[in-house]
Amino acid sequence: MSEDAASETDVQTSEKLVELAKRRGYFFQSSGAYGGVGGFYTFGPQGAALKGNVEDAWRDRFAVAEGNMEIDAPTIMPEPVFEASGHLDTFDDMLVDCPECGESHRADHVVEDNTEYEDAESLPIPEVEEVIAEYELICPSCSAGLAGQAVETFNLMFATNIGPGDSDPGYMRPETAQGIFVEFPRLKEYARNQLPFGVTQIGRAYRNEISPRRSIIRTREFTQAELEYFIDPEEDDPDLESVADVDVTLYPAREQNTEGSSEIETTIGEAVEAGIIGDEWVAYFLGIAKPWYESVGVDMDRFRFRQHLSGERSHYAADCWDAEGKIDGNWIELAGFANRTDYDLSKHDEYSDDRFTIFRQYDEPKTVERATVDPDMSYLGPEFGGDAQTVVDELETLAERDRSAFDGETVEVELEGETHELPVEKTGFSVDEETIAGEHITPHVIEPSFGVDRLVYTVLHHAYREDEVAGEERTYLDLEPEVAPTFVGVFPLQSDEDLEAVADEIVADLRDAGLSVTYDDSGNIGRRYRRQDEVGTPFCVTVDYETIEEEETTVTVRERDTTDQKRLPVEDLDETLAEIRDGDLEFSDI
RNA sequence: GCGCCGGUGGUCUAGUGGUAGGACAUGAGCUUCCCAAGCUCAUAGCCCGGGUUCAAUUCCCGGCCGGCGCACCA
Repeated sequence: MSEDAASETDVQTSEKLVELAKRRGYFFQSSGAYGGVGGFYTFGPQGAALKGNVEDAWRDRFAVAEGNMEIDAPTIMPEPVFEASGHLDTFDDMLVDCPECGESHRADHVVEDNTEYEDAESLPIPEVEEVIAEYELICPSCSAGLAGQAVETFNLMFATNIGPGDSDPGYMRPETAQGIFVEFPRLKEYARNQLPFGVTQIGRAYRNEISPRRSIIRTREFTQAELEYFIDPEEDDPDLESVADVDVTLYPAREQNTEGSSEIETTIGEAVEAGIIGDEWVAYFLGIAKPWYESVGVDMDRFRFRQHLSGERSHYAADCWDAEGKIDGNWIELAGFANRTDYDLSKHDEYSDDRFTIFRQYDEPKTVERATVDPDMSYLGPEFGGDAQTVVDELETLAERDRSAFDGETVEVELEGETHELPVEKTGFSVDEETIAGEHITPHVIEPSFGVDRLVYTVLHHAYREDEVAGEERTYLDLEPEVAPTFVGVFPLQSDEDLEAVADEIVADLRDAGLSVTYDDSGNIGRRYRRQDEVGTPFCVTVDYETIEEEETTVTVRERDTTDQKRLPVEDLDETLAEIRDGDLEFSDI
């Protein structure tokens, strides 16, 4: 797929952002004192606050506002869970290195592409090595022979042992989703066995990436916010009307495969109508995700939904769309919206001891006639000896298949090629009416899965601004008040006990009002404004001599983006600021 | 995992076979000071290991970490 070339300014933005993130405490590489580890990042004070606010915003929208329930499952689960989920097999790559050019190739792909083997992935390693030698397979890059090269497996899951010894292997979950699926039998009870219902989880997931890249965007430990929405595929429909008018930028598979085609601007309603989004449930969640992304500060000019190409779909997904954000001219995945159908629940149903189904009651109980047998064993036993049970099985099958066989005085039963006749009265044959209230079905799962770290990065990147104030260059983060780590900075204009005393009081008042406040009395006032600009604090309050000299106690409130200032009474400062934060009041309207 | 490039205070960076200089930031103080002001002082650095050498931050090898490309991203 062709991508826009990364523009120079964007690259610079990215570099500056990473530098700012380190310097100001948004995020930085972990364990730096020990040389650092690849793919692990620590969110500093600002970053942790921002991330927490983003998670809260997600929780409000996808758990609370949708009436879904949130859980918090362990990050380590035993091996059988991942046998069932398929991660043990499909997360396992076979790699073979070329002795000449050093290229690393998927051994299973090399085998499948050049032999009649179709599912090389399922072959044991020694056998794959044998096949490579036997067919004298060559390196796809430089054509050097690969025979004799070791095939190594690499599973992207972090392995560990549960308890002492290594008899009980476990893995760090590679997606939070499994923690939800595994607990389905209990979760459905909490949902009172009623579909549809949704379960969310915000938590860490782990993938031992071969090559972590691009700072926080591809790490080995990351945070996901996932919703597993369980539906009855035949009965449940989403409230599409509520999102029909949401404008979206879509990049369907067809456009991706067509030279010269690009994204299309449409609405959720029209896209469903036109069959562009095939799954209405996926469409619904795209419809609520878009405005949510906008609300936390993703630039909608650098945002789109892209449909997965058939080849890149997961082993479970029927149709899949990604939310993507543009960074440095490249699109990165922010979320995946997949209809996982009944894949996960069926697998866990099959592999575990529990039932991963829901009882669907019919509108009207169905009455069916059922032919059954209840053979007289005191007759069959002596008559057939050790074959008696086989005869019973045959009778049961026959009753279901062809009840007319029991119409006469006797019934014929096939036993090891021989036909036996026995009296119908000894079979206990009867046709009864049975009432069936419903059936057990395996729900389908719609999964919106959000990457939190990548979103935080995107929000920061899209918020990065440079401008000029009074002839001086300025860097600031145009963060939404809802997610900004700090909402207001409070300063005494200069070092002065009287000013500091008033400022201290204001800090206490604002914190009482539930606002996130920082206090700073160090250095020139302009420098303090710039410090707050750089971490994206929307407002600053300054206590000056007018505050303590005039009759009415007032302070200046300064807005980050415009640097405009207004003089406001201290008395209702907390209420005014809270209104602004909650979006009920505009600074410019005060 | 492979290839190329790189790693110097908190951040950015100069430089060197004889252990380092700047800028910004940070802290203390002075200047009645609303947009990175000035002055004084202070804190703080050559990624790790091995080799060559009298001497290595510098040269060589290996590792770790980062950026980019390939592969990978269920």
